[in-house]
Amino acid sequence: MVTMKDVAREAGVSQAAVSYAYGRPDRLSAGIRRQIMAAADRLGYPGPNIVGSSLRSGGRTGAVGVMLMDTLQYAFKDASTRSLLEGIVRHGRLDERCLTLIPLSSEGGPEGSKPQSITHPGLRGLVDGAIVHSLPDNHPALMTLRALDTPMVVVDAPELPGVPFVGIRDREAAAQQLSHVLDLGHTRIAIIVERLKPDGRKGFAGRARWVNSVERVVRERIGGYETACEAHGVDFDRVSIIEVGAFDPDSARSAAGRLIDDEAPTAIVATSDAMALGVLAAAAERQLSVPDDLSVIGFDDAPEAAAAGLTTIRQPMVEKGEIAASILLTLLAGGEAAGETILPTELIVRNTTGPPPPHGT
Amino acid sequence: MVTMKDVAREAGVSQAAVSYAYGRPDRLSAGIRRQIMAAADRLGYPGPNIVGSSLRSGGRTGAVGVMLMDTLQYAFKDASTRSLLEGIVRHGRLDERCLTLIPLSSEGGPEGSKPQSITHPGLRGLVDGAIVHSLPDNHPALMTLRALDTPMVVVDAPELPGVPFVGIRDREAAAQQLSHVLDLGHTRIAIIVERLKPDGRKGFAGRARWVNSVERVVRERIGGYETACEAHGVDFDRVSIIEVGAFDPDSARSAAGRLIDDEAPTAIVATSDAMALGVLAAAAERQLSVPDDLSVIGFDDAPEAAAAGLTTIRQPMVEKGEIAASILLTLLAGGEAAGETILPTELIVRNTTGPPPPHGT
DNA sequence: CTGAAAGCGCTTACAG
DNA sequence: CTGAAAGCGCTTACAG
Repeated sequence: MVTMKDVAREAGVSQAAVSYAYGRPDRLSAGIRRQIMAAADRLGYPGPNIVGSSLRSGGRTGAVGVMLMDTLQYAFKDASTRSLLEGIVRHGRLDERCLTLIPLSSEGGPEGSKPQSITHPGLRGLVDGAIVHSLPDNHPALMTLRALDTPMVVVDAPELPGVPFVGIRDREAAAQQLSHVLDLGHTRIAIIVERLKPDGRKGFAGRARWVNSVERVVRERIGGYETACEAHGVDFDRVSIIEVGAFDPDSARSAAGRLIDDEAPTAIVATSDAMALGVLAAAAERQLSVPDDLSVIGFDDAPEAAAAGLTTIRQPMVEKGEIAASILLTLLAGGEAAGETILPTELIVRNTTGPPPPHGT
Repeated sequence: MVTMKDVAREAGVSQAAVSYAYGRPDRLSAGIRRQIMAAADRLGYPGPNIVGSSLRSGGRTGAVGVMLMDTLQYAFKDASTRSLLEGIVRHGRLDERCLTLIPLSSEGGPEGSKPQSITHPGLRGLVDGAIVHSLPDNHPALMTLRALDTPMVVVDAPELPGVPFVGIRDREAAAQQLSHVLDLGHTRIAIIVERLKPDGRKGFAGRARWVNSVERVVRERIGGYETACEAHGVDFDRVSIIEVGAFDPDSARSAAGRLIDDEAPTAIVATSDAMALGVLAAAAERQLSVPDDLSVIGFDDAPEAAAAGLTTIRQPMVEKGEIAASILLTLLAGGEAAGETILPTELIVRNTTGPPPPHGT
């Protein structure tokens, strides 16, 4: 590998002079500087090695991290995560940096790592700052980022004192979502949710499970559902919650099938469009007509939702990413950042919700 | 920031012992090791700082780079790039690492960087290896990666001696694409291409421009078109090539409009599905019926192609990514890698191609 | 089985 | 305006 020492020898100057040529050009005469740059070009020297310079000068690597739950494969499948990334990269200044995707297991180490105390390389000084997306409360990575003094901004979850937050009013948006079907007259309602805890469990879930969920978003959302039911005089204990244990429509389809077969709800409320799409598939398998036999409402307004004519709650994921990136870069530039940015949501009524069937099926 | 020295003090051992606890556990008694790990836990120490360890031990950072042309924003918009990334992350072992996206301008530096000789941070020792996607021949980043001895694998372009390559037979696939419309009887054919050179030019392009293109894929593809025309006795000089200068369907729409208005071709051959979708939009604007008035064929078989009923050439982008990731990880593990992996392509006939109109419009 | 010391590539006070 | 030297956090021969 070609280093500053090589360039210095080639240019006939000291190694420090080469460093100045890149970092403090004013300290060198223009002639010397040109001579050094010419030597660097001849040798194919790409500029100061980031690892060396970062170590010396307190850790700026030029990389910005995005901390994602689960595997990268999942992240790229998930519409919300994709939109978030799309928004993050809209911030053009990121093109001068590296965007480092860091998939975090629930323990914070690399998937399948042996020693408990070793964490993901992404948590060991490789990034200058981090955008954290939907991590469980108290995820070990959060403590690590704190211990490393890594500037960060959180999108959606968790809420951390002193850390800029970008999100929506999950509780109110969920209440609005459920109210839509309540207003249409539904009373036999079920909820389908991706997961309440990252422990692989699936199937019907009781109150204790969501109340104690470590995932802020789902806890708030279901809290909102409860509020909406109470406001409409519907007993929330009679509203089933089924947990899919995964994030893709296919898994949702089988869970939704079970829900339909067991409980024959007239409306199913999903915590994402992916889940709602699974419900639609399950309904189609059973020759149920939507919305005549079954109403379905999603959440996100992902690109697929419009094509499917899905009624949903729109949340601005792309904007979340864009704002998070902008806050993080402000932080990295030494600026002050807004403590909390709450974006608006909106009910989008399309073709999958309507009044319940006359006799309740 | 908490360092090894802090952990050593906390555990009452030397700093070297802490290093051994992580890197050479066999050199320590189990008791001492446990004592050190406990101290690390108490302090929130995430394991050896990557920057320090990388500097000392010859540069392994745990990050894998993906070198992308243009901005990240564009990369996330482009269906091929998205599929490539999707494939890359299928290789689950990447979840133990960081996936670092590195957007390269045509000069190799950060967008808008001043000093000519300073290159993107991603090219200065931050990644252990790189997947290079569709870079122009002789892009400076390639020389840099060589100078840094960074293991790499190239997807699509350029072809580099001694560097593993993953791609398709672009020339043959393009010939098959054009032959499809020739076989249908078209003779008034035009070609719409994203860009021949990254110099911002757009509009009709002459032979010299594509023959000398520094982009391997487009050079091969158009070479294939020429071969197909010759084989069918069609004079390739009478086939117009229009350059969009961008990669999105919207830009393609206006270029295609110009093409249709000026030349009234009966078939338009596009080098990507995104371009073909733009052609479809331009045809719709002009009330042209596809394929009755105009045949359109794309390339890629991107997810949008099926929905649009687009006839196209399928190329396995996801597999390219998966294979490239697997080759790179093999290289990083010190293994041998295949020199060249050529994946199959396939003509997918849908609803946008048919015989030319009886009187040639 | 453990510790002291050198050095990876760099930046930056400090001295000339 | 330029150079010699210290030290960032770590690993690894080497000595005890």
